[in-house]
Amino acid sequence: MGRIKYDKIYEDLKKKIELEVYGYQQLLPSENNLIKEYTCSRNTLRRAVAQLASIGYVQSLHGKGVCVIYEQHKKPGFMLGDVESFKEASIRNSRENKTEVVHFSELTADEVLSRKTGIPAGTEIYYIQRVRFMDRQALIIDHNYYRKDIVKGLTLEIAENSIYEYIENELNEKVVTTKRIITVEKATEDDFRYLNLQDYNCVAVISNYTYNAEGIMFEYTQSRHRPDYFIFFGQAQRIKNT
Amino acid sequence: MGRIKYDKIYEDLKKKIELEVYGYQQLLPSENNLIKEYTCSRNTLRRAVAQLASIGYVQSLHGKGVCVIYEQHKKPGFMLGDVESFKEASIRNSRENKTEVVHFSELTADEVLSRKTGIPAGTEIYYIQRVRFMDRQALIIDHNYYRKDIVKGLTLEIAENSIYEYIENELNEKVVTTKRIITVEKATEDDFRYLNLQDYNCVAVISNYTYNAEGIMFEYTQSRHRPDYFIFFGQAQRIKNT
DNA sequence: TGGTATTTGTCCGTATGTATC
DNA sequence: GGATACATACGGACAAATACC
Repeated sequence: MGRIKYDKIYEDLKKKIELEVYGYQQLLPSENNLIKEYTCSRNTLRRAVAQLASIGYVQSLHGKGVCVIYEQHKKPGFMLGDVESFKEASIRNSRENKTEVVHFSELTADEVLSRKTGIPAGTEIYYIQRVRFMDRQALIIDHNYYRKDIVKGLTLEIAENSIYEYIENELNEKVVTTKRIITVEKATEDDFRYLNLQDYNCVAVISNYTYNAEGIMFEYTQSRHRPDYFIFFGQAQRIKNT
Repeated sequence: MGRIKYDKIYEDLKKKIELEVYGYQQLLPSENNLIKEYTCSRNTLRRAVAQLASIGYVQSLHGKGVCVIYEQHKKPGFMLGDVESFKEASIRNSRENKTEVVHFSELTADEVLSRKTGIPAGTEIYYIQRVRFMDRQALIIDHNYYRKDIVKGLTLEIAENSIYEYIENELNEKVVTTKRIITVEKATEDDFRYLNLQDYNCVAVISNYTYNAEGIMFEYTQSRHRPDYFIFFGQAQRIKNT
């Protein structure tokens, strides 16, 4: 991590903010001072700061300085705002995690599936259903659809571990962009069977469309979450001045 | 809109992608060609392209080009991924909209409220409850908490229209950053009373923390959405290389 | 009220590295 | 190897907002 200069600066500032070296609602040192500290150019520093702003850690105030708006006690428990696998998120939160594959098949996309997933009809795909456990609680059901021509040689063993790891390390495919849609849906029979929904009759649904470094969509995943454990973090800057 | 050079270029490219001048999975013209076309520097162009990538329109492929991954038919019906008011979103989707204020009071934040909203205890605040209609359907209940020392002189009439417009145009406060948390919660009595929930027993909840140009949080809003009309769009790039 | 220094915002030009074809 | 294309990094110039005297 952080082989690149602006990324090192970003990581360093981020850590210092989290450790409250730079506290909430205080200003960072001025650009000129930070440039001296990191011996870098203005652009490089500004890029690092822009990244901090994009994750909601700081906010630039023209003519004044850069203000810290990160609050320690509001730290996300289970954050999904990044492109991050279930395994990665579990590890980051140091929770015990397990994945159980409940369905594994190969099929050809028809018109109906194509409209739902965006994968062209006629494409050969893997269809996998997985239940995700954290601390022995069934929290998520994943429905994964992978293009067979890109994600070659998927097996049940791989699906039980981390498909992301397989894609990135074995196949050397780079996951670059994920588009995401969040909705709330009525719980299905499968949802009731696998998740302990208590008296909830809905689930939180995240639909993911994942693109590789060639710019083609090779995965569609629908993650159905137990509502009481679901939380999603977003962050936005206002740009328009209409 | 678009008084600034990189913003004009961004808007122009965005429009061309939406009009499919540059179609899905095609490459944009190379940086050098676009630089000539817009007579701008490399940095300026790259900044515009970076913005397009951040909204999921394009994806850069090192050594190859910039690939369009925007798909016309998947355009969001009711998108809330930006910092955007209900009124703005309604207009953008050209729907009839109405806001009904069902509660308006002034109070002082106590410990309980402070923990929930992040507003310091002891602060004077406006508390407003509003029901949002679109096409005559009650879709959202908003619980707004505004700091009285910053959002001065709020009235019921303003709340019925758009508080954002008032803040930005009348008070000249700039809304800069919004942090957002999405959860699913059991429906309350109020939810059942105001929204037509049918047999859903949950609502989608968006909690907003809004910061002004001074870097201080002046608004907390909890928006409780009817599940069948709720949709949220996100977008993420993978950065880490661990 | 006004002038000056500080700080961030925009924009440009150039050099070098790295991936693809 | 060579051409093309994107990525990183540096340095400088001017504008705009703010703070201070």
